[in-house]
Amino acid sequence: MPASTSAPADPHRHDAKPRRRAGRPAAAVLDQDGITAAALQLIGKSGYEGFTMAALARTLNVAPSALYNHVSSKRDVLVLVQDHLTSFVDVTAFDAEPWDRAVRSWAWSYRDVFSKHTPLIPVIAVLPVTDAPKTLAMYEAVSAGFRRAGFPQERIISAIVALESFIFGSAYDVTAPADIFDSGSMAESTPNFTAAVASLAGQGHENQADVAFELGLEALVSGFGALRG
Amino acid sequence: MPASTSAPADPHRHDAKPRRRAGRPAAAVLDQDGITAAALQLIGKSGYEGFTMAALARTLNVAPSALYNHVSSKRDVLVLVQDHLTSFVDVTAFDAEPWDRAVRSWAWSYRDVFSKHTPLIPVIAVLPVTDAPKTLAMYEAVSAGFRRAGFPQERIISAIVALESFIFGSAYDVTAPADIFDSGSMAESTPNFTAAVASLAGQGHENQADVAFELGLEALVSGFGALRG
DNA sequence: ACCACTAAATGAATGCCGTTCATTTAGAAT
DNA sequence: ATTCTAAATGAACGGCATTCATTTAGTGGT
Repeated sequence: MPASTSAPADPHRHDAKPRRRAGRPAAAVLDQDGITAAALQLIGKSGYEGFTMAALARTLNVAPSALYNHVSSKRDVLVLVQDHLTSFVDVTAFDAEPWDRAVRSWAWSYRDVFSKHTPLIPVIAVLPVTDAPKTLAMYEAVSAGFRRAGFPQERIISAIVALESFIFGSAYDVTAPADIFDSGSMAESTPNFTAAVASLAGQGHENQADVAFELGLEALVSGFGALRG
Repeated sequence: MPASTSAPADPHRHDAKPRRRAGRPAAAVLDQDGITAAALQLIGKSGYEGFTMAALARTLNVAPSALYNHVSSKRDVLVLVQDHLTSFVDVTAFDAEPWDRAVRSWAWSYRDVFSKHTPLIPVIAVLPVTDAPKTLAMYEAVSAGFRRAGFPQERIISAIVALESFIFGSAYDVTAPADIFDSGSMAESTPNFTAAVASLAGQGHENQADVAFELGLEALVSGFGALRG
């Protein structure tokens, strides 16, 4: 059976390294952690266009088919990368700061991590948490922060999902070209839009995506803050 | 030169059909509108996995290479489909209802259209409006609605972008499996998250994605409503 | 020391994909 | 009739993820 993405089922294990089973050869060149690290490095160097199973195998000095002893598909590799990246999302503020500041800190950090990895968003958005333990750990930290802030239990998940949706959508914005709203030759037929774009540009903000993110985030924080008991 | 996605540059043209130029044969089997319609139908029948240039050509009784006389890439076809779909987004409420109701109506409609077409989201999110005239028309209608509602010019685009980001992210949620938050064997180590999930499930809502969307949308509407002068 | 077992690596092959290109076809203009 | 040209063809290309029969090399049992 090929390796699966999900974490080991046994929750009582204490070792970081899995205990060697009988009959198992020791000199494995490859494992999921190594594949994940190599994949992340390759993506950093070549982007997602250059990220192929063949290229990944090459960086590991291995035949492409060898990867399939540890991973069941390319999508599986993306899941591993996604989960690893999620551990870079900063949730520490939920232990140290008031709820609204913690949410802001978490949301900015979350958006910044995945704005460099937007091809993963379609993967994350529909991925069962069981397949991504570090992602699950993030949810736990955030849920705990919401509960301590006095949120009603039944609203916590919905609020997190709504924030996450906003974060994912905003991650795409970061990658959009600066002139995405230039209406060009059609400006005459879209006076309201064109004027609004010009007016925003006149403000001279470096990063329009950041302005929109801040605006939306403040609305969500203040709207959700009112739910606390 | 292959056909480009952008609309004809001449703004003085009045005919719907382009005027026939000298030396141009008349019996074209294919054009961008026909390709768009066939693509939409094929996607509806086979999904985005089954949507290939070869399959598209087959439904049009044409060789795959013939498509490239009218379209420069598969991505180009996706752009045409995206723009066509955007004309199904309902913006009429901006002419008939108060701002907050209009935003709700537009946002739900926008999310519903693209929740069935999430593979287009990465395309839309970074697409210059010049390449998508119907999308530009939507922005014009929405911008006009915001202006009439008393929004300060410099905030209109940022507010729309924030709403759109939330809408795109939420479109993914609709497609997520129902048990995406089932923590399974890891429930013990994530008590806060697991309790929150159970509490939401206990509410017995049919569609968790709708609940989260409603919650986030209300927060954005009330947050942005406060900006009006 | 030998054997039996097995996880892991190999390399060739498969099928699908988007795209290119030289060539052909058939209306339109002169 | 001749010329021009957009559009269609069909064969090809390179790249891709993935499969599979086979080989390799540690390990535990005897």
